[in-house]
Amino acid sequence: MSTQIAALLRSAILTGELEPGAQLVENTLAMRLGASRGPLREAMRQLVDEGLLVSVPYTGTRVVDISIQDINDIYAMRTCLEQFAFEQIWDHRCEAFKEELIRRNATLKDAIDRADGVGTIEAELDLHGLAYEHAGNRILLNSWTGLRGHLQMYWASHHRAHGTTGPKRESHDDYVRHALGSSLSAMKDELRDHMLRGLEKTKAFVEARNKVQAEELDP
Amino acid sequence: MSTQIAALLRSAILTGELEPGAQLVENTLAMRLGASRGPLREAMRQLVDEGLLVSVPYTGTRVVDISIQDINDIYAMRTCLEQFAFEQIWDHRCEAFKEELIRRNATLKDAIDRADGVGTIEAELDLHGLAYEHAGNRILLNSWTGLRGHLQMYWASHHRAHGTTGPKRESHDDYVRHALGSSLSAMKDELRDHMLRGLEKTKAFVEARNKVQAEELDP
DNA sequence: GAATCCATTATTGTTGACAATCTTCAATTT
DNA sequence: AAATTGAAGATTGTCAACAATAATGGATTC
Repeated sequence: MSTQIAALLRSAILTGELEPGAQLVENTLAMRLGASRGPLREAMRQLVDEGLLVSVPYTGTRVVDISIQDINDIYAMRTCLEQFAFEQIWDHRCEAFKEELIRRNATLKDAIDRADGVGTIEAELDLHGLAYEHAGNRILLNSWTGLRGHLQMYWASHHRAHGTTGPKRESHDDYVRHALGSSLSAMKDELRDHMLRGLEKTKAFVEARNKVQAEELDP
Repeated sequence: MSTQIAALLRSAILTGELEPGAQLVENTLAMRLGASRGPLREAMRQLVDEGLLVSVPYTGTRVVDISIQDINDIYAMRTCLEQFAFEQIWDHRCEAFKEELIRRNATLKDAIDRADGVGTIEAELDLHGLAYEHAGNRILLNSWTGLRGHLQMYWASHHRAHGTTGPKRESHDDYVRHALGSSLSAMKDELRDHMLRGLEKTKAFVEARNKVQAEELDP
């Protein structure tokens, strides 16, 4: 049961339904979800460990706020880990991997064409996730899951605020081309550049967002 | 309170007091610790998330068992992350960093000289931890904390089984020398070799351990 | 008028009892 | 003798009431 609640809350946070900074009150939530506080607490504790919620004792639990520092850290880690993932799989890229990579890029383009904001975010993360999945390293995959959660939250918040300004249709063509190519170092360069572009876009949004929030507090 | 319990249990697991595979019963533990089951459950849940315990529903919670697969994964990640950490700090290595690195190596040697098994393990992990701490990346530091926990558990188990066969006194002199040197790529090479040696030793122990356990079950 | 103190309220932390589930072991049947 | 079924025991999952704590707002004092 706590697993189900955790999944529900996680989804609500990641899709932006629960915005960063929103407070979660145990009693209210438990009533609304038709469960008791015990399982709910366990679910919330799990999300705290995942870094999606922050809890201050005897005071309250909130959806984490976005910080520029975290974004820098996350993108630096992403670059490192995804390069590592490709190192691990490079000589074991089978046909199934290549087909799946192309398939996921097609899914991404499809979501963009349908102007499906949430779907686009998931598709982009799924595309990047393939390398991690194929590396067959559980610890690595866990780390990616954590990073993925934060990215999904940031992007969903971005999407909510700015409407449908997602990635371009051809944004990942180079990524896929290099991932299927023969030069690992070229792929690593592409990854570095790709992440740098993503970092700049995400940072610009968050800076704007924080500015707006500051003005709301001090008009 | 759950935080204190978690710390207590974590320490017991990491020092080998609770051996891999040992079962933790909520009622018994809660009685013994003088707390109720609620906080204890929360603490155990946290350790499950840290990967130190495994829980199967309605059946029980045990200290994780050591697997060769995990060791391979962990050492591969360690190499990747510690190289990344040194990349991040390389151009910002201040005097304080250098002094602290030397100090921690001295602490390690001291623990070895005193034949302090648990202390040696902690000192070695602290030495490696310095790079992560100075990188100033929270996500990276969290990842290291997770890896560190597992390593500490494996090594403690090793120490318990084989007595005082820890690392050699000069085992980390090359590490420190390169970390203070001027060539990042030389440091990364040293890291790779260092980890490879550690991996082989840890793997050899675990293989022997699993073999013994198998014989106990099927004599 | 500003600052401080106290009571109120909202929220989380803790507890013990009860329910649901799995495992084990013995009795029974084939 | 082997397999199956059933019940008993052990263990975790869930719940609702109670305790501890921190934030809030108004009254009081300087």
